[in-house]
Amino acid sequence: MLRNQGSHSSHHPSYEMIRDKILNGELEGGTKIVEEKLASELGFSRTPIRDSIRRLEYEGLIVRKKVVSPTEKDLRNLFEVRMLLEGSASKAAATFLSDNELEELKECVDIGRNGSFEEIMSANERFHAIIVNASNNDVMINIIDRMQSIIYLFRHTVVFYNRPFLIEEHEDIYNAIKERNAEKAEALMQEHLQKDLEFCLHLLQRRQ
Amino acid sequence: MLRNQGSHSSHHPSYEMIRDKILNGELEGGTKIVEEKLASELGFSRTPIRDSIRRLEYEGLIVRKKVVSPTEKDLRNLFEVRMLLEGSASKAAATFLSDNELEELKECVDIGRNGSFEEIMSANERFHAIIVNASNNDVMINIIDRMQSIIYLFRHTVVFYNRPFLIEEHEDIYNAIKERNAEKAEALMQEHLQKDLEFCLHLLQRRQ
DNA sequence: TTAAAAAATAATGTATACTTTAAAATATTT
DNA sequence: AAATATTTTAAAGTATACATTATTTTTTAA
Repeated sequence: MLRNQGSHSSHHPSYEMIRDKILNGELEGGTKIVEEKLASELGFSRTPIRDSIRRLEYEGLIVRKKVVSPTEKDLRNLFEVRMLLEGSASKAAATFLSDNELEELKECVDIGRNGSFEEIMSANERFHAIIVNASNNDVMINIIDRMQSIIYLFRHTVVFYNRPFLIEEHEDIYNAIKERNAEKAEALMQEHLQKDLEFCLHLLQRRQ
Repeated sequence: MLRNQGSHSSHHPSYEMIRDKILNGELEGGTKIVEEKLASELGFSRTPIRDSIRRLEYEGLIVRKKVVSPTEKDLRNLFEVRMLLEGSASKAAATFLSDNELEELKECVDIGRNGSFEEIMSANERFHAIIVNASNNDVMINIIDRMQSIIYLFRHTVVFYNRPFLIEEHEDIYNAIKERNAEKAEALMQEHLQKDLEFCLHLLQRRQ
């Protein structure tokens, strides 16, 4: 469950421990988060645990001392913002991405075809991260970064249930960027995210 | 120095005290932030002060234990994101805003013409807040909210130096929204923010 | 006199005891 | 038995002492 840590200020190990417990489902949505319980469980005092919980609250993974369980609305909202920001970043990627980065992007597409579950998960994350970084905009990178944990929850769904055409869409985006076609890259990224959203919405509904 | 507090989780009074010290210039950019010093100064223990500092770090007002002094790059990055998000919100505003909210928007424009400095400051904030809220997207609202403190620093500059055409631009945006012209509202908002950015950049350069 | 090492100081990180507030369980009244 | 009040318990907030790390100052050697 490797994840890039946020650009700013280092954090206590308990942060990742708690986050991963949430991301891998050990702590499911709705679970009450109790400082003392986590502290004794993880072997730290309450002080660093409090810090970690605060941080997870900022990321939206903990809401009112409970593990978040995102609603359909939350999902739509998140993707609306991603479409705007990652769409814009895709234009920047088409304009500025170096040959090396293009190569790396291509590798992510290929791993998506042949990799193991975990490999596909991180290749997909990397694919989007390369594009977002191309924006060269720390504010934007930061915002997307803070969304990563929640995005992870949904990416997991999309990969686990093997959403059709996911790799093909990544490849189309890659090609548009390679062709330096900024408008096309933006449009394809937005369509891609729209498909992701719809896929997640279907699964979310079926489950209720 | 009234400001809306973030939607989630209440906070300790020291948070606003420290934030306002930064926003009103009592603590200028580059000042070292020392927990114990603030604690004794404000009459609390270090624990809640630490929390407040963490929160301000999260907002970007404190960076590596120092009061932020945004660079030209920071300014451009911030406005790039605002243009995307507030542009999109302007479309939503043109589509969905009620008559009451339209009226309130109009009042903000009028205060911009006749109000005192503080009145103009909060009317301008309110003008943008109404539009952002029209997105009906909590994720977006939250992102903009976290940017508010930094935006405040620049809004202060823009109002203090009486940027030309600011009110006229607000009025144009208001009219586009009233006419339910979503595309025009988006374009005008983006132009408006671009002008704000350029004005701030000029002042930033003159000062160095 | 400068550079490096050592010591001293300051600041943050951590643990923990205590206080206040919120939640749950029990008792009391109708 | 249901609704309200009271007590009890649990959790978060707060203060503070101690530990660790970072920074600054002083000393020493080249």
